[in-house]
Amino acid sequence: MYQGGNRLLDALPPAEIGALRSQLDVLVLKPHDLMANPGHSFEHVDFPIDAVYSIIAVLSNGNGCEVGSVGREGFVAAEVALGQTTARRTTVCQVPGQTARMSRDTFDRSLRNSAELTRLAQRNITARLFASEQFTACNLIHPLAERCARWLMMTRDRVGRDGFSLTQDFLATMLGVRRAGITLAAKSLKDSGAIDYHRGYVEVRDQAKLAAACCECYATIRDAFEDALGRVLV
Amino acid sequence: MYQGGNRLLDALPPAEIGALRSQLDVLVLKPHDLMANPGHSFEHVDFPIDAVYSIIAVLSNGNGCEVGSVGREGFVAAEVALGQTTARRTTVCQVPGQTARMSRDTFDRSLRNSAELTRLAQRNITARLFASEQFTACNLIHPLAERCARWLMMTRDRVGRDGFSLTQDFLATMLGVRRAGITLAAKSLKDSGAIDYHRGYVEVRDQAKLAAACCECYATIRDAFEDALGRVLV
DNA sequence: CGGCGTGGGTACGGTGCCGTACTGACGTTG
DNA sequence: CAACGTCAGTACGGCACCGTACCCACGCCG
Repeated sequence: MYQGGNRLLDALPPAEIGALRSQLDVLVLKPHDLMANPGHSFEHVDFPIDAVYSIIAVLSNGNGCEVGSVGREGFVAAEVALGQTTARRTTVCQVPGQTARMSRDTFDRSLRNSAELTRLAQRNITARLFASEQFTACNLIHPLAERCARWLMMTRDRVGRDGFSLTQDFLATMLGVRRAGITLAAKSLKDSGAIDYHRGYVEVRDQAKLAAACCECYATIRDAFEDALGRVLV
Repeated sequence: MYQGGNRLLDALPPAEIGALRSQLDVLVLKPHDLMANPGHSFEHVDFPIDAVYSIIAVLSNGNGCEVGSVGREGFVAAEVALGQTTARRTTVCQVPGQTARMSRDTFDRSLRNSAELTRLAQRNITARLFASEQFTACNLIHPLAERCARWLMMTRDRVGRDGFSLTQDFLATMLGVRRAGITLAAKSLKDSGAIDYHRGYVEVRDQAKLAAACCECYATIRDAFEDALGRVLV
């Protein structure tokens, strides 16, 4: 029984979220739990509360990198809202935590019954598209250190806490670079006092300093997702 | 008056395309004609016939790169179908040619009247999202020469011809690299007989050879767009 | 307490692409 | 046909990041 915590759901009018509450199961995700796998149907839709999912593009040589992430500002398996029933990307739990889950059937029905849910879902998808486009440019143009800071800030926003579990090795995979590269970037952020970390746990110590170390893409993408959550009074 | 040529429109049932035909103006685009500009409303929606549009992410330092392209397999200003009325990206004509244009109002009305148009539009958007995600990984992992070949093949498919106008300088901007890098990659493709070019005009000479020089992303993305055009019989 | 697995620091040669910049070839225009 | 603008070829130093590899520190477990 869902009690709040996902910002997209919480942006719904009270009457509509009331109707959905009983249809949502809250469960706890462990790191690397698999949500979707290319070629398999989406079985359900997840609205993270303080968990974060990564959407990963895996290339044929096994290499891959993160192409999107979803936390409490959105929902996983968003393609369902556009009528796509089969997953194309690997989606795994990146930061453990709670998520609210709904079956795909229930979600389809809810979309038909709630214009506002449909609107929020569609706007979230435009933000996801925008973010993915931004990453395309960012990966080409911005140095690793800035992308690394951006990733940490984005994840902090999504979990809604300053500390979370994360190994350098995992972050290297997400950013599609060597772990050694992350070690350097992370060390310089640690030395500056922006963050601290120890054996698989990171903590944001100085948010302003970390934000200053990010490339512009952090703010650009954050604004797009915030915009997608805004209520429009037509 | 639209007479065919855009694959998305032509996938509509005859009755529905018949109703739209008179609402579509066919016009000719010149290179670098601007379709959309960040912060401005979308005024109309374009269904390219043999023109190709580039969607470009421009960063604050003025640098930028292509994050998507649209030809006869889809439509420009796709975000309109998700209720977004303001453009976030620069969209310019990349390869000159014909396009079928509809006002945004007409498009909104058509979406409400045609379930099949809605479905095709939504599926096109999922393909665009998928492609953008693929570029994110591709830019990180694949060498320039393969990305260059991929871009040429994708553009060939979109214009539907083997020859089209293109300068190395423009391609360098699109891929977010130096022109000198393109010169090398293009020369090696020319030497192998895959392509030929001369003063701003490229011609694909051996399609199989060019496809073999592409990274896997070419086929992956092509399949996603083909899939989006497929009729589903429910 | 000793062993092992995991996480993090460091080193080093290699390379793909950058920034810049000069040159020549072609085509169009007056 | 001379001049200029556009397009392509080439060069070179620089650097960010790669691939690989080895080492150490911590913490869990028997």
